[in-house]
Amino acid sequence: MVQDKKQAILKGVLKLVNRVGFYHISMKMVAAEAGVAAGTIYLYFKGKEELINELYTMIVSEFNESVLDAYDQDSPIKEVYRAMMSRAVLFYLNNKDYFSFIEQYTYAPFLFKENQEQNFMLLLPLYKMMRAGKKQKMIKNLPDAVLLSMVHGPMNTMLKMHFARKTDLTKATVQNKFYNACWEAIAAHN
Amino acid sequence: MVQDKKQAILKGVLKLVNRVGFYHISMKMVAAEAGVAAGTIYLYFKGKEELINELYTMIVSEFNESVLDAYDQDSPIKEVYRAMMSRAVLFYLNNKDYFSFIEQYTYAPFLFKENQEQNFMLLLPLYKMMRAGKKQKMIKNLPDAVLLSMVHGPMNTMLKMHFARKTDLTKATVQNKFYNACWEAIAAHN
DNA sequence: TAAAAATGAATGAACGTTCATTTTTTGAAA
DNA sequence: TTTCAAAAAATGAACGTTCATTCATTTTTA
Repeated sequence: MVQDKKQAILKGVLKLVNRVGFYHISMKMVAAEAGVAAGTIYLYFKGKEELINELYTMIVSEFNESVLDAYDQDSPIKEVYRAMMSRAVLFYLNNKDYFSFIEQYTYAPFLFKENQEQNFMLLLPLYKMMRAGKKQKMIKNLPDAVLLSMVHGPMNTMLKMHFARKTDLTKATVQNKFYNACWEAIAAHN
Repeated sequence: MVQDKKQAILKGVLKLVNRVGFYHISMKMVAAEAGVAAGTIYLYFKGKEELINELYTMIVSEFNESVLDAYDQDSPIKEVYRAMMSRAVLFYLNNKDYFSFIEQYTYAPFLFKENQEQNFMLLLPLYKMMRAGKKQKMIKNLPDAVLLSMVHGPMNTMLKMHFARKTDLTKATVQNKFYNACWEAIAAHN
């Protein structure tokens, strides 16, 4: 019962991210969207900051669940790579509001207080895969940051362009072209 | 004389982007930073929205100047690519405040009114280079959006990590590894 | 001295948060 | 099962603060 209302409030924020944009969200709007009174929010969250931070934590754990369980120690690394990218892209395509929220949260005023370290937690699944690939000599022996940027960066930009309707991410393009192009950037060419 | 004050105000905003973050910038702060009174800003700009938008336009044109003049029709496309990437990365490394501003401007509330189209103007130099490369069969025949994301994305993520001190972008790494890795993502492998 | 530029206190709107009040839930007694 | 009072949950008007913007006044320029 208590959780129902808390979830309704969190979901309310998400809906508003798309409808009015991160920085126009007021507590009154959240209350209206969630079907509660303004004061009720403060029974479940200390304040706006905690509300936003909890939502972020929720999204991060959902994302990691979705992507990390594609990590099968025994599969060839290229397949792990493909599975992870696939899951990550699908996760955001199916949850535009998550993507928008994450993008904007990164630069939110709140962040500059304590959560700055959490900021790259979303990259941990990819990070793990990279290290395995380097050991197997399947992936270039480059600094982690370089490799990470080579798969996270394109995904991010693609999604941004897709959601801004600058391009259409068809399944075929993503699966047959995009993943391969990124792979060629990070793969060791022996 | 008039331009001095206008420039001082614009530069004031930029300084504040780094010091207090985009969303904590108030008109009073800008006035103090620029050494003028609050009301003075309104002699040069219609309001906060116009101020921010003019700053964006200023940065876009500076960026395009810096990067586009690396486009020499006669050079081999791989060299053009390298020169452009090099200029773009250098531009942002030397102007952290420009990078921060652009990143945050993209999702600013202002944007959702009219300037949304300008949003990918920064990518035009890269876009142009891609099309030439495709004609010469040096670059994969992929949709422009895919190619663009493959060079813009990594650069963006690298810079973000660099500025967040998650990695150190040494000149050597960038020049010897990063550019090549991105190139392999977009190059046609005949 | 007239015009132009600059000032900064005043204004009103918007926001996050609080808290006195109302509504709902609970569970023991009848 | 019904009753009812105490506890818990929910409400939303009110508060204090912050902010962008205005404009009567002052300062600078021509």
